[in-house]
Amino acid sequence: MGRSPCCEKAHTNKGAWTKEEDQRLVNYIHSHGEGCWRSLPKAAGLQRCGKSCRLRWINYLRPDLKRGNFTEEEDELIIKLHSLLGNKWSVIAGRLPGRTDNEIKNYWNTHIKRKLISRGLDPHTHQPLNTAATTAATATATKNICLDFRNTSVAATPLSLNDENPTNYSSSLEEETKCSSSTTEERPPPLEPAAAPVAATQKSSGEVMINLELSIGLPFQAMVAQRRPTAAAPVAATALVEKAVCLCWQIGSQSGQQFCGKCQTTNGFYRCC
DNA sequence: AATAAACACAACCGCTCGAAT
DNA sequence: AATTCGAGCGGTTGTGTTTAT
Repeated sequence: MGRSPCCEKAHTNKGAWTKEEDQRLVNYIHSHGEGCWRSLPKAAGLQRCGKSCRLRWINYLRPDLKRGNFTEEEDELIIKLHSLLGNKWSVIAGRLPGRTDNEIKNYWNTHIKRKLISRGLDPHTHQPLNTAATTAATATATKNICLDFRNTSVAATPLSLNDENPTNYSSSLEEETKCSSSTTEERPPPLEPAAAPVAATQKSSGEVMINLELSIGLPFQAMVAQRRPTAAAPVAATALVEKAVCLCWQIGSQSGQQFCGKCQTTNGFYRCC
């Protein structure tokens, strides 16, 4: 029993969008907001797949998109974020107002990869090219086990390109993403970026500790939405969390404790300290 | 001027995840 | 608990444009 297709392929257009199709989509979303993408094409009079409509809107028609070339500052931010997050394009895009995941992904593949290679860096590991292979092999051989929930916590702190020092982005991210626990006795060294994804704990006895602590934060876009309601996200829906809520859960040796009891507040939200 | 190669990017595809039933 | 559905994500492909020969 398979899943039904997302749309009737026989009656849908493919390929480049026409101006008329764009206009229909924009008009529909302006008057109805972003809703059910599956039913949108029919309602808007478009012979397109809902997924296609969503992509077109998000990547091209959205009014808050920043068109034009990436700045040097954006380049460096993308590189820094990629070194910490890997190919999490949507998370990276969340840190770059007006840029889409697709745009950043394409830009990465066509420009930044080459830029890093020309700097003698491996675009995947961000390590010097001649040592990348060795480092990867070493990392594979380690006993450490990492259950890395960084994506959930990373989104908690909005970054602004207006910040004066781009390096703050990484230090802020590192601060937000490092696994924290009273059982954690070791941390990876700060910014050897390729090693950053490893955040496990190994006691001196050789015993491997698995940190199952989970820290949850609201995504950056959601926080932006609080300040800037849009047609797509009406005010009622964006008046998200007025009250600070502890989103920190711990599992394991401190079981039975729902809150870590050590939360600190950041930007109105509690986070695991 | 014609053609091939390289590049850039929009769009598609397949998959996963969470919510609803 | 199992199934279905809608949304979103990341990888890949297709196509138009630019550059080199």
